[in-house]
Amino acid sequence: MEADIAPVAALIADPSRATMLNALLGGRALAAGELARLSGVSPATASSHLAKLLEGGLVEAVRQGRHRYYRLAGHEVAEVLETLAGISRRTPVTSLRQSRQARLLAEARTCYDHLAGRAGVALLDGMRERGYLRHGELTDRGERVLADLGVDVAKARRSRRRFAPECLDWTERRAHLGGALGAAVTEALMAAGWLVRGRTPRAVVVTEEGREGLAATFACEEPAVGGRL
Amino acid sequence: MEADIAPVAALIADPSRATMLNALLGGRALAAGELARLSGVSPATASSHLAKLLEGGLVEAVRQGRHRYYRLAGHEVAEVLETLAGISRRTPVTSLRQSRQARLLAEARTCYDHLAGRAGVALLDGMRERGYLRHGELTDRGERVLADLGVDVAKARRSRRRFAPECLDWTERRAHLGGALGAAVTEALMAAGWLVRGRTPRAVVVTEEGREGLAATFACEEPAVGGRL
DNA sequence: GGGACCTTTCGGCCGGCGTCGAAGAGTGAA
DNA sequence: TTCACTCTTCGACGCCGGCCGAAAGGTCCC
Repeated sequence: MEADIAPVAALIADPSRATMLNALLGGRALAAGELARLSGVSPATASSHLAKLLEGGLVEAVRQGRHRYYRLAGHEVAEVLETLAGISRRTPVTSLRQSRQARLLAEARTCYDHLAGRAGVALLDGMRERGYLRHGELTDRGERVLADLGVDVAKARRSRRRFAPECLDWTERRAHLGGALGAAVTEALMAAGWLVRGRTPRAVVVTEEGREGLAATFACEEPAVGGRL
Repeated sequence: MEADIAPVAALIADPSRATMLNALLGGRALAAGELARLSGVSPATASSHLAKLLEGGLVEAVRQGRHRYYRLAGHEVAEVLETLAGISRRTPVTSLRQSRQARLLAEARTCYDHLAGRAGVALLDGMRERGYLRHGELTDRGERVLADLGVDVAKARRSRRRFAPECLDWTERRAHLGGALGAAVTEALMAAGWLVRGRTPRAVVVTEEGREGLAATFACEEPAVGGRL
C-alpha cells in the first residue's frame, strides 16, 4: 500500500555503505577495490556491500577489464543522499588532515553532477544578481551568457529532469543550482578548465583561470581557494 | 568532515520506526500508544523506538496529561521521508483492505503539511493552467484568487521555507505544490471544509463541497472519489 | 600457458539491536 | 486515597547482519 522506505534506508544505514555512497556522490564511477579502501573494509566485505546496493537499485555496475566500476543509479539517489545529509549531524573533526579536507569540500565539491559548496552557492547568487536567472527560468541574457560558455541549454531542456531547481547545500545551509541546468553548467565549467576534479571523491578545485572567469561572468567574489591551503 | 548520514538512515531503517514515521507524515501528533498499535509492536518496544527517534532529532514530543504526543521534528524530516519513498519499491498489495486504503491515499493524502496524491497534482496543474502560478511565483491573478480562498500568502512569504517548490509525488511520479505556499493553501482548504482528514494517518478526503469548489477555482477535473469506493 | 591482479563466493565468528513481559513512574478520575 | 490508564525502564532472549580469511572465478600481460 505504501512505498516501503525501510529497506532502502537500511542500505544507507551501514557506515561502510554510507561511506561508499558518499564517495560515489562525486559523480564518477569507482572500482570495487577503491571503494573497499575508502570505506576501510576488506575487499570481501566491500563486495558483499556492493552486491546489496546493486540489488537495492542504489548503484549500477559496469565491468571494464578486470575492474568493476560502480556508480550511483541516478540523480534521484543523489538527491536522497543530499537531503539526508541536510538533517544529519556533522561528524566532529578529529584530525588535521580531516579538517583540511573539510575546508576544501566546503569550498567546492560536486553534488553528484553539479557544483556545490561555497562556489556553488555563489554561482547561483551571481546568476540571480546579474539577472541571468529569474523565478527558476533563464532570462534571454542568461541564455546568451551560458551559450557563450558552451553550456548546452537545449539539451538540458530536453531532459525529463527538473530544469533549474534549488538544491539545498548542507554545508552552507543555502541553495545552489541543481537539476538539468546545474549539471549542464558544471559540465561546461569542467570542459573549459575552470573547474577540475580533486583527488578525494567529491573534491573540486577552482583553477586560477576559473577564478578569474567566474568573477568576470558571475560576479561571485570567489573566496581565494588557493590562499587558504 | 562530512555529514554522517548513516545514523539517521539507521533510525529510518527499522520497519517499526518507518511505519511510525510514515504515520506521522500525516502531519498530526500521535500518542505513543497509537503509534505502537499502528506499527504492531508492544508499548514497551514502541517507547524504545520513540526514544531513539527523539534522540536522533527526527521527532518531537509533547506531554499532555498522561499521553505523550509525538510529531515530526520539521518539514525537512518530512522531505527526507518523501524523497526516500520516491526511490523505494512499492509494497505489493496483499489484502482487500489494503488495496482500498491504497486507492484512497493515491487519490488524496497529506505530505506532512500540504496536499499530495492525484488531488495535489491536479491542484498544481490547475494553478498553472489558469495562470495563477508561473515559474514558481504567484501571478497577480493567483494572488487574488488565493486571497479570496483565505490563504495567508503574506505569512507564507515571511517563512524561511522555500515558497513554492515542486514536491515529487511518489504515487503519481509527478509534482505537486509543496513548501510554504503548499502548506498555506492546504490549511485554507481544510479551514474551508473542502478537505477533511480521514481516519488513517495520512488520509484526506475531498468533500462534496470541495469537489465543486476545486473544480470551479482550479479547473482540476477532480476524479470522483466517492464514486470509487 | 603461467603468473599477477581484481573481484566474488563461502563458511564461521561475533556483536548489536529489536523484541517482549514485568515492574515502576506519572497522571487523571472517583 | 484508591484505582485505572498511559508510558517508560529493566533484564533477558534470539536473530539478523557485518566482518574477515581462504579459496575460487575472470581478466590482462608476458
